Amino acid sequence: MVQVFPRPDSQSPEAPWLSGLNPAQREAVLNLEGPVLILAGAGTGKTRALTARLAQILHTRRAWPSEVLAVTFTNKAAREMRERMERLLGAAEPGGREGLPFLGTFHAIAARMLRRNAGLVGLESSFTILDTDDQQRLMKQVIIEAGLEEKRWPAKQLASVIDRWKNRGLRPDQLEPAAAHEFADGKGTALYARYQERLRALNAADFGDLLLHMLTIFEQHPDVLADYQKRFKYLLVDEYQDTNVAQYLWLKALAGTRHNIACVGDDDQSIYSWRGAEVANILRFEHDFPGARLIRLEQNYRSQSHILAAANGLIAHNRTRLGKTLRTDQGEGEPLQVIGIWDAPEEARQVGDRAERLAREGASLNDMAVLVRAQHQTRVLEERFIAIGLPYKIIGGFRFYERAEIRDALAYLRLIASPNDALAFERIINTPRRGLGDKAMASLHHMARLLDRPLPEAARQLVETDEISPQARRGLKSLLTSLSRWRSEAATTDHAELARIVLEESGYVAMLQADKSPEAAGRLDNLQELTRAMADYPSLVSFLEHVSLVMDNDASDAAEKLTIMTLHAAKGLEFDHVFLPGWEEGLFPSSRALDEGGTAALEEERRLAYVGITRARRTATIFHAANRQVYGQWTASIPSRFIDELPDANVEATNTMAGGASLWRAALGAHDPFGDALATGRSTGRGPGWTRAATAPASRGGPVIQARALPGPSLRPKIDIRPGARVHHQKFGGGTVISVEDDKLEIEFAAAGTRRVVASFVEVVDTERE
DNA sequence: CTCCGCCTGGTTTTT
DNA sequence: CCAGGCGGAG
Repeated sequence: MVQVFPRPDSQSPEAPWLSGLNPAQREAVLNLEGPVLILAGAGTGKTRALTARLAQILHTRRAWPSEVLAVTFTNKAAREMRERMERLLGAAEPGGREGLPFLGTFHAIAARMLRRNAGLVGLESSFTILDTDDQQRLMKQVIIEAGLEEKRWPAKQLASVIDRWKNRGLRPDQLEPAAAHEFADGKGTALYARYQERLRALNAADFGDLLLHMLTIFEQHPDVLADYQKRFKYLLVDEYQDTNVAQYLWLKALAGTRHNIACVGDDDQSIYSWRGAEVANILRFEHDFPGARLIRLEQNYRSQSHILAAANGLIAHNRTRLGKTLRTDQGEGEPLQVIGIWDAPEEARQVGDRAERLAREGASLNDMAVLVRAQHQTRVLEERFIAIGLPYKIIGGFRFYERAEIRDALAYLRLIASPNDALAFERIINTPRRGLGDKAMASLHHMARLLDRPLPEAARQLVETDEISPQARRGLKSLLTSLSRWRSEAATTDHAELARIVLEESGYVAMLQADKSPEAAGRLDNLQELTRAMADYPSLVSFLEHVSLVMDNDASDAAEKLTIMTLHAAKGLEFDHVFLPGWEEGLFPSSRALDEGGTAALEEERRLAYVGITRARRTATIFHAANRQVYGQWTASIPSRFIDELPDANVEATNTMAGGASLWRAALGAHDPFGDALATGRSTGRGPGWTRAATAPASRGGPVIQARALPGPSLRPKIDIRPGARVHHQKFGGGTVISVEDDKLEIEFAAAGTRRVVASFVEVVDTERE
């Protein structure tokens, strides 16, 4: 049955997916039988190797696409791999493709499997997948039900404890007795068990359950497992260093005895141990899959050699690593810049200046990124970029479907699709306000318990009684009639249109329109975006199925923008120019991480630094401020130890502080990272006049407006805004223009007061928004 | 029931 | 410093 393809024909050109692969990549692609662990350093073409491996499997007719299981960690990675596979398969099989492999995230694939086998763990196949918010609300109920004080034992904490257990593949009955003490003086296990009971009663599963239930099923129903093992002849796993124990066990079960499993990962880029990832899975691999072939991809195609050498030198300080050294042939490039500055506003100014300079020299803002350790660092940067009119986008923070208004809208839709979704019902029962407070809710819960029926059904009963106040009764009644009306309309109405109707008729839109806060307009926009996104799905049910698992907010925007994001979010991405602010002890490495995790945590922070540097193709610029505000307090800070750990030969340090330099040096003592570098490093050509001016904390006294002109229409769109115009700003909300000076506007914002902003950041509002 | 002011606590984030 | 949660007043 196994036919070797292409035929041994010396005349035929090499298969397209093999050409250009280096020997290590080739090895990763051609060794198809048996377990393979591919240690792929940053920028070494691992996705390429993985997709080529798939092409090789298919082309040698070892398996049909549907017999290959390809697993990734994030939706982004899944999307990327799907695109590349489509391209590759399209090229490889010009006559037509036999479908794509089973490709998706661990959770998406597990969810699909669980829907098919839900009955085996006491769920219906229509079970709802809870998001973290639903999860915590349910846990809060469980905590209160157990007679515990929610304040002393917060649901959030229980959520993280249970999550940790689930990540390790542990059901309540599998926990060690001592584990119970991880929460509420020994009640942990019981609360976990109770939470699972409640989930089952609600016909719901949380993210952890998707995998855990499958493990249970594999364990208790060998026939089900055998079916999957038979079906999936080859397994491909990406970002293997991020897998947790549950995911590992799931993979191991699926790999069966055939052991045709290929995992790609990089222990040096393992930065998610705090949410259950176990680098030990890499070590365990060789143990559990005897004879596993280990392949190292060390040829880097991304960064120039100064950058790579600096990263190599830094990561060499980690003791627990498998060890590999990346090589590059991309030329020497520029040494890393290490810039010492006075404070965070100055840091933001420098980043802005440098980005503008690069843009003037012809670089695209899309090829630049500012990578921060913590989300709060973005604020100062953002303020500065607004002030100088530098287009930017912030990635991360709240994801689209995590926003309150989106979850509210989804709750309405969920209730239409499944009338007894108790958590959805609870979420929107009084949003917008319908006069249903604690008292009405208490009666409702009481009724539900009495009838032993789901909350929405209890509500339908309760509304016929006088148990609740007339006001509450009226509110509840109108909600229930609306819901049943929408449900009957659902049969005949397009689901996106239905969503619009629901948001309108529920009063939700009116509620936001009445809201004067600066965010309200954005919320309305988000709802619009939601209804727009619904059109991409064939039905309401399929939309709801996808939304909890695969919806992210990759706001695709054609305009050129500088990216601001956390180091975590940057993994897997690359940019020509990378700015790395905030390399100071306490912030990076984070003192909080160090307090909790000791050496292991320090090494993870160092890996994070490694990830940061290796994102850069051409330049990496590190900043460290002498002073930083921590919770509103000005605190002196010293440069990060990671700066010391960078090899001197690949670093050029600059201290921009003139007046305060000697003081600064004295304060640093032995820690001074510039000592040598300042003497040997090239001068940046900036005079003391510049440094002095730059040292003033300008952003305090009001925005600094740079008089310098910027090039290119991409940065400076033409404007036609006059005083009196009504405008909307993404951050400050609605306002009226007071004065115009070039492209700088002074605007009186309804919510944010008077601010000076750049015209390209506002939209003229022609229709009244309120 | 809702709104407002006080107090507390505060990495990283995917599914 | 700033956001979100809680308790008291209307």
